[in-house]
Amino acid sequence: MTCSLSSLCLPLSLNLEEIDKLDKIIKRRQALKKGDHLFRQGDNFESIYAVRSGSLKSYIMTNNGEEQITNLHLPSELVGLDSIDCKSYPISTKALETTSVCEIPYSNLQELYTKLPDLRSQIFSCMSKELRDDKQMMLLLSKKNAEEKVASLLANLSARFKRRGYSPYTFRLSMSRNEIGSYLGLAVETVSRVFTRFQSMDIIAVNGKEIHIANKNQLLKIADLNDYLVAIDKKSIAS
Amino acid sequence: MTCSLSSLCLPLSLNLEEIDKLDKIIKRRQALKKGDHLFRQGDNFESIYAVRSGSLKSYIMTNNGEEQITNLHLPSELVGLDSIDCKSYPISTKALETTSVCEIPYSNLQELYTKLPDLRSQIFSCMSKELRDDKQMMLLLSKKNAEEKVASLLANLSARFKRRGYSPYTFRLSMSRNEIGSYLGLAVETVSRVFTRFQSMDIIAVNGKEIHIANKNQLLKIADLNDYLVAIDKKSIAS
DNA sequence: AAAAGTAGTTGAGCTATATCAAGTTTTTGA
DNA sequence: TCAAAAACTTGATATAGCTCAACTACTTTT
Repeated sequence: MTCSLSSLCLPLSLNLEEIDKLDKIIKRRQALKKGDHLFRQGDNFESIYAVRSGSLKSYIMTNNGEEQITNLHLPSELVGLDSIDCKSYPISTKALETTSVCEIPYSNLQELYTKLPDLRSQIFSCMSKELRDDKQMMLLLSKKNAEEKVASLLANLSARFKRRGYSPYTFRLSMSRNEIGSYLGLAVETVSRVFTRFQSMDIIAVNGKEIHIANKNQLLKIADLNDYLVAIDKKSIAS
Repeated sequence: MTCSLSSLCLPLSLNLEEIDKLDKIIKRRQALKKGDHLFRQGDNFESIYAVRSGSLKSYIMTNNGEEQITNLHLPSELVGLDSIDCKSYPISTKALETTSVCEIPYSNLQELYTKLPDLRSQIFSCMSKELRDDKQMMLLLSKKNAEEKVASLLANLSARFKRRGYSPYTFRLSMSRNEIGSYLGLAVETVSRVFTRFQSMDIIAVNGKEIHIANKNQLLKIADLNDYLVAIDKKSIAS
């Protein structure tokens, strides 16, 4: 019944008693089906979540009904850190496929911060990392062209899959072309065209949502507009 | 010699003894001149900072030498929250004008978290807010056009000045047109043209870096692509 | 106070990507 | 398993904003 958060999402050095304290507050939620909301903008904020399996997108709706995806959440990642001082969630989060999550009621988590300083540090660390990722996303959105954006996304996904023990070369996109466009600030058609172009350049092989990275170096070269974060990705997916 | 952080940057309900504990770890840094770095990407991370007066920009450099501004820091705001689990700063931060800051050595701050849970919550809250601001920035960068971007920036600055007791209608931009472009993902020329257009529409009056907002409603209307954050701004600068 | 540099503005033309349109493939669900 | 809908692809065209260029107005230096 434990979520094994301690090893997967929050790699902590806790003793058994401490792990037990943490596990006690964690609830297992029923699996979400594709399209189900984990929460909607405006819902009362009570909990943060850790993704166990599947994937989620967080998004804001603009007045004219367009959706801006702000996060793609994969297993072991935390959802809702941007809400912890709000009465209600400022964004919506929905499942991209069948997805299971652990629910961590935030008031309970908060009570543990004093007793478990390592846990507290870990949450600080997750938030700080999300801030860094956001800055990279801003760079991507404002300075990269369509090819660089798509290459960056694929390199980033590859690194994240690798970190969790999956192949960095072959994986399945849980986002539609439309959602990729929304995430990267591109029209669907442009995403589609870049995929076609990358295929004809033998950089990737695409079959619907299945992606195979055929030429990692070339992909990284295209993605590589800035030194810092891509350097991390490079290490992560280096053969 | 105190930074009065307790009232300005971190509105806490601490008793005198607690305030004293916090003040003890805070160092006053010598004022930075325009263009001075507070820290550079790669410098050892030791401290976060609170802006006392003036303003700073945080930025990433791309491989081809372009700079992406990721934050504009005004007085009472914290700098460096995206670095707290890093050995070295992942970005650079430099003064846009003569600027004074308080230095808060992070290891000392961390030691206070257990004794002062309110302080800890306050830092969590600042990070969470920065995450929300980042998501709004992503929306701006990927969905807004040039006019909406500039209007959003002006509305946002207006709200931030108002919150600190300054006029929400007349203020001075500390960023150059070039920096505004870098921040908003626009070319300098486009920023300049939008300023000219807004002037001819009598929405603002511009004199170099001095801005006067002449038609707040119109400005908000143009900025207003999404409900959530602009709603906050609206309240803040509503006459 | 002149000179030299830097920042800002304005215009003209170009280009990357959006938009529109039409077709194809995949998914869904009755 | 077939029909309808949704997702994806490809082509043609439009356009917002970029780039290049020239000019003007500040700032800084000496």
